[in-house]
Amino acid sequence: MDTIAVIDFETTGLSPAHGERATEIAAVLVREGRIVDRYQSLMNAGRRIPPFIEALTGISTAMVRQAPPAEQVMAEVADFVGTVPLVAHNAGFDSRFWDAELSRIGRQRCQSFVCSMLVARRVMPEAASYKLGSLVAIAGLPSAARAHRALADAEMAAHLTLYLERELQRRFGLATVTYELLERIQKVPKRGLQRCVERYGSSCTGGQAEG
DNA sequence: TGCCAGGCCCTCTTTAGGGCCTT
Repeated sequence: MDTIAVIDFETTGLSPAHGERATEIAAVLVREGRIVDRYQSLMNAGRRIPPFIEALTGISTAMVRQAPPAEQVMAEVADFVGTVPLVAHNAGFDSRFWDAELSRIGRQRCQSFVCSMLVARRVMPEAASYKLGSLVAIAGLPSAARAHRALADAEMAAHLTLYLERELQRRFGLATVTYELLERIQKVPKRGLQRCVERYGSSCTGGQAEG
C-alpha cells in the first residue's frame, strides 16, 4: 500500500458543531508495512477541559494552556501529512474535527478518510467489540501503555490497519492492498467483502481468493 | 436551565428504535 497517515484527536467533546475543540493531535506515517514518522502535539484552543475528559485522557486545562496555539499545531500537522490519504478509527469523528480545525486556519482537506472501524467490521466480523483497544487485543497486536492519548491511539490504529491489510492479503491471496480497496471495503454491505475484493482487488491479486 | 453529534448496524425492521464508537 502507498503511504498513509493515521491520525487521532483528543478533544473537549464529541461535536465541533457544538463548539467542542481539539486538545491534542497525532499523526503517524505508515509506509511499506511500518510506521516511518510521527507528529504529536497538545494544542491550546482556549478551552477548559471538562472533568470527564481530563479523567479519560489525563489532559488537563493547565497542560493545554502551556501548549502551542491550535492554529499553529493544525498548520504543522497539515503540512506533516500533506496530501497523503488519511485513516482514523471511527473516522467520522476525527474527520469532523480535522475539517473544523483546518477551516479555522483557512485551509481545507484535500484527501479522503478511511475508517479502520468500518474496515474491521468487514474483515473481523466475529469481533465482539469494535473499540480500538478491543480490536488490538483480538488481533494480538501490541497495546499502548497510555490509551486515550493521541499518539498512542494513532499508533494502535496504524498497527490495526496493517493487520487488516495482512488479513486481506492472506485470505484473498492479494499481493498488496490499495487504499482504494480499503475505501471500497468500508462501504460494502455486510457479507459483501468477498464480492468487493473480487471486483476491486484485481489489481492487487497475487493468487486466488480462498472464498 | 437544559439541551446539543453522526453514521453504521441490528432487529422484536423497513411507516423505527436503540446500541455502538469516537471525546
